[in-house]
Parts: sequence; structure tokens; C-alpha cells
Amino acid sequence: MAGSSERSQRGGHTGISIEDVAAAAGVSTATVSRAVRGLPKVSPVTRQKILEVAASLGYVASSSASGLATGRTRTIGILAPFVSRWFFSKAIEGADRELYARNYNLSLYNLGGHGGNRVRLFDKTMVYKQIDALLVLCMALSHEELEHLHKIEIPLIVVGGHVEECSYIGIDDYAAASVAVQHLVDLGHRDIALVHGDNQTDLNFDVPRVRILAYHDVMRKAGLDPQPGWEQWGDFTLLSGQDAFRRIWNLPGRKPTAIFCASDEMAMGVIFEAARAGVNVPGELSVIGIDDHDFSEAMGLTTVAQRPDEQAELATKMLLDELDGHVGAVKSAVARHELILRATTAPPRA
Amino acid sequence: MAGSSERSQRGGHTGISIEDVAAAAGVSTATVSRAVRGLPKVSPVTRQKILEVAASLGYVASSSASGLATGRTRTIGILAPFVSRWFFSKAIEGADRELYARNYNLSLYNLGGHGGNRVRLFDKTMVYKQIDALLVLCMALSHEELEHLHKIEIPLIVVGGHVEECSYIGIDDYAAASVAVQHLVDLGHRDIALVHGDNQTDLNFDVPRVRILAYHDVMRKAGLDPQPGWEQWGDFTLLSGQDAFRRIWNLPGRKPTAIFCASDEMAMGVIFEAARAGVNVPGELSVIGIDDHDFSEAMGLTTVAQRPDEQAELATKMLLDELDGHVGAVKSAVARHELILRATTAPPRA
DNA sequence: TTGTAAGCGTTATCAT
DNA sequence: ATGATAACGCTTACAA
Repeated sequence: MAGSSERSQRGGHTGISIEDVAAAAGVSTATVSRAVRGLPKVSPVTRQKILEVAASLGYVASSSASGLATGRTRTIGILAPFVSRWFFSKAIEGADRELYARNYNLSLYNLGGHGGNRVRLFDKTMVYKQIDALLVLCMALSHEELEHLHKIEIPLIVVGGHVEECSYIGIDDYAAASVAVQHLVDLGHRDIALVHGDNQTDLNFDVPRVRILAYHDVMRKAGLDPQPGWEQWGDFTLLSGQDAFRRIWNLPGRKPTAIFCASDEMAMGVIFEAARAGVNVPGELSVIGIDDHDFSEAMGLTTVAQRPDEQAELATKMLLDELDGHVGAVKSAVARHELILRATTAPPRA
Repeated sequence: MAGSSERSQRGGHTGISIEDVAAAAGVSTATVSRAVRGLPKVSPVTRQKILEVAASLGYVASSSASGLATGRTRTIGILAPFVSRWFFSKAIEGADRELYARNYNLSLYNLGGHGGNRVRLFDKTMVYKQIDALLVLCMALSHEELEHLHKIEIPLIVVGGHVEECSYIGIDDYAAASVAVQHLVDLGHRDIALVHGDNQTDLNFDVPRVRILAYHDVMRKAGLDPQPGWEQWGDFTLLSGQDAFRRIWNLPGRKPTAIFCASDEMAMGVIFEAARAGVNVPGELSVIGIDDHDFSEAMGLTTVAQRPDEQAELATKMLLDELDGHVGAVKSAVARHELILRATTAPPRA
């Protein structure tokens, strides 16, 4: 019974079904199912025949149907506060590489405009019964959210920073920031300003705090005592870097000879604004960032590099391994960072 | 009849089902289905009761099951050659706004690393029975692909340029490029170079060609005759802009006094490289791009602005309207562009 | 190796 | 307004 030709009432929307293939190949649907999924216990000749028929009919299994039958969607979700920013778009590409290689789909949940009511994501649209695992980018999750996720029992991992209560992958922010500040100290700078990430919002959660801490520690160890007002916040964007520079430069008194920025984008903002103010980089002002943004090399920006794509790729691999039954595959890991010397840092003017 | 507690053989992975809710509320599954979907013909009191029970149980409908029953996945696919480039990430954010507002999911198909074998996307992973509609970003589809898509009968639209045989949304590339070149001509430039997009690859398909054509037309009408070698190709990236500048500047003979770049990123590459070569912008060299990239304002880059997010948002709206039964909702449209004068263009030196 | 048939959780038709 | 119930297309014991 039932070829796609003689299909009933609701939607003819479904195309070629497994029954059509079975009928055309003269076998049962069970055998077709086994054959197309490459399962064993199908004779070579039968499989061959079925594959041919399936191909000629253009058969593709309905993901809804197999999802319903197996309880798996073969889709993993990526939760991101933004997509059009360097870290996030790179991470998405990295995750996608692994997903593509292992034949999974990628469902993107962007908090961008609608960050406020992320509640909804956890209730309706999202997560629940739509994805097999969740990759969270640079966000802290609330207690409730984590609990909710935990209850659903889907593998979960956070990329881009430390977050309590669950596995995470990211660079050692303390070490990375320390390296950056120490580089400035080593060059002989004593008046070092800081443009850090906002730690009011949950974006990047711990990350800003840790980087600030590292700055303070390195400064203290070097016997340096930054001016109040030389610590400005930003939100990791170019624009906020520009603003921060202006606030620092408009301060009365002497100027810093170097600025450490918690992201390359902010560093670029500082550099553009410095240029506008006629401040020579690195002659009068050294600038260092963190990230190694796509534009950093072209701008000659000295930075501490990280690779969000690799981080997300690894995280995705762990998620998929866990789904493949490798219990314990998902675990925290520290990603590498590396100081890259370029043209925006130099010893302070004598 | 089954509560999630007494569930059989395969996976207990499924959580609370509609039956659980029905049982707890003392109604049939049919009524629960109507109630939770906000359908009419449910008495207020019944609905209220059901909603309460559903909420307390944390019930969420299985997308696989409803997908199977309705033939709709409530997911639209976005096909992009890259995600970590300005146009694409912005477009994704724009599409997401509309999708989120209308409670659809977003499935991302990135051709990034694996662009070569995009075949697979159309066969296996993708499209077929996984998504209700497809948004294509800046790519030409082959005849077979289009036919395939057409056969599946899912709404389809292309954003970011003209493509034959299907609806598309994008700026008028000819007009936009003309405005840019004309701006240089109006400033008095006669020696105008071009850094255009690659038209070998299918990325942006028609777009590069049309922009080149506009350049030629405007030049000819102005009675200008560009040097051979002043036309360099790029691939829309910063790096390729740098390379192009070097190739142009290394040419023997006189230098152009202005360069029109087919994208802001390439324009930035030209500017960075010009700075490195000690060429003053706009003193010795005017530079104009197309896009109005996030960084363009900070860099003072004169450009012809476009808004990929708005384009994708509109395209998505059309797709969803079509799915809502508004036949003919999907149709081609021209998006706006606007010349933005900033600091990288000026009259040529006397 | 292959077939039979019972689910999987919804939705939608048809009664009531 | 509500309830039975038959699909939806696939997977997977279990039987053959």
C-alpha cells in the first residue's frame, strides 16, 4: 500500500518515501532502511540494487520521521550572543567544519537583537527535542538555564571562556592577558592603560574580570601603579575602543605610553582614534590587543592570538563523540594562545 | 496509553509527551494539541487548565513528531559560501531577526571549507525534507541545483545579487558602482584604477561583472581611458586588496590618483598597504569602496553603503509569507544603496 | 539475510 | 467544544 502517488488527505508535500523505494526494489522497507544507512546484514547485491533505485528515485529519508523513530535529530545547536563579530563567526565556521564532516546539521540560535528574552529560547523554539547537543559561545548561563539543560540531558559545552558548572573550552585568559601586559612592561613602559571588556553584561562572563585581574597583578609585580581613569571599559567592539581612547586622552595630566586592550577590535578603535588625534603609534603610544583578528596582521597590530575556530571545532568534536557513546568525551580544555609581535608596540620614547 | 514513565524499548530520551499532558489534564491529546497551539474551538477554561498542566510538566512538542505530521519543519535554511565575512554574517543576523520574530528555526549551511563538494548538500544533509524554505546568500546555483530545488518545491530566494531563474534581492550593482566611480570623476580624477571582485568563482556571480561594466561605462563616458594593469582582481577580502595595491603600485609609469574597490574590505587593504608604502590617502590617492563595513566609519572610508541585514530580513519575510500561503510573496526586489562621503576621497593633487 | 509489525509523538479528519 | 483514530515515514525488535 501507499506509493507517493496514492497518498492520502494531508499534504502531498512529502515526496519519495521509503515505501516507494521498497516497492520499486521489491524488498521491504526494513531492508531499504538498513541498506541506505550502510548497516550490515544486507547482501551486497540487494544493497546495490536498493542504492540504485533510491538514487534514481531521488530518495532522501525524512529527518522528521527518522528523528521521531530514533529520538535523534542529528542537529546540534549553537547559541551565540552575536554572529557578526569576529570571535563568533569564526567559532561557527570551526564548529561547522566538524559538523559537516560528521554529517550533522547546524541550528543557529542568535541572541543578537532579542538577547533580552532569551527565556523563550529555552522554552519554546529551542533546545528541547530539536537538537542533540548544544554549543554555547561566550556566554554565562543562569542557574535555571543550566538546570533546564541538564534535565533535558543533552551534552553541553561552552566555548570562549570559563563558566562554572559545565565543561568549557577557551584560552587561559589570565595567562594571555599577563603575557600582553608583561610585553609592554618588558619594553620599558610604566604608564600602561587598560581597555577591558564590559563585565556588566553576561557576554564573555568571566573573561573580562580575569583579564583585568591579570593586568593588575602584572602591574603590581612590576611595581607600577596605574592612574585612576586609565582603566576604561569597552564591549569588545571597535567603536567602544574609540570611545575609550578618547576618554583616556581627554584626562588631564600625563598620558599613558601604552594601552592594553582586551580585544583586537578595541585596539583597532584605539589606533584609529589615536591617528585622528595625531598620536603616533607606536612612537608615542604602544597598543596591544588579544585575538589576532583577521585585520590585525594588515594593521600590524601586536596581539595575543587565539583561534576560536579551533576551539569550537574541538568542542564540537567532543559533543559528537559523546553522542556517539563515548561517555566523558565532553570535558574542559585550555586552548592555546600566542604573543605575536608586530608594529604597534615599541619602547617608550626616551 | 503511555506515560513517559512506562515507556518501551527504545530510548526514554523523549521526555514529556502530549499524552502525559492529556492524562494529567483529563482531556484527549487532540484537545491538548489544539490548546497549546492556540487554535480556536477550545473552551477558555479547558485551555487554561491545559496550559497550566503543560507548563508545570515542562511540556514542549516534539518537532520531529509535528514535522512528520504536518510536513513542515518550521526551519528555514541559509546557504552561505562563508559566515565570517561581513556581508554574510550581517545577512544571517538580519534573517534571524525575522525568523525569531515568527518563531522559525535557522539551519545554517556553510560552504566555507567544503565548498568544492557542495553536491552533497543537495543530496544528503540538506534541503530535502529538512527545511521549509531556502535563503541563498550571494551565490549562483547551477542549473541542476535550481532544478533540484524547484522539484522539491520549496520557496527559494537569493540575497546579495542578481541570479537568473529565481527571485533575488540586492542592490543595483551597476548603479552603485557607477555612483562610486562618478564620485571620483567628479572630484577631478582622471587616472582611476579598479580593484574588482573575482568573477572566476561563483561567489557573487554576476556582481563582479556588473561592477566592472559600470566602471568601464563611467570611464568611457567621462572620456577616460584607464591604463592596462590598473584593473586588478581581488576576492573581496582585505588581503586581496593589499595584493592588488601592490600590483598596481609596482607597475612602471605613472600612478593612478584614485582607486575604486568593489568592496570596503579590499579598499581597507589598499589603504593599509598605501600607508605602508608611504602613500598619503587621500592626498596622493583617493580610495572608495562599496558596502559600508563596520570598520569603514572608523577608518573614514568613503563608500557606497548597503545593508545586507535588511536585504536578508526582507527576503526572509517573503519566504515566510509564501509559506503562510501568500502565493507570490517571494519576488525580486532592489535594495537601496547610498554614497557616503568620508575622508578617503579628495580632489587629485594639482 | 530478509520481512513483519509495533512503535515514535504529533496532527487532522470525522464523529459526537 | 471534545474525543477517537488514522495517518505521517522511519527504525528496530523479533520472527522467519
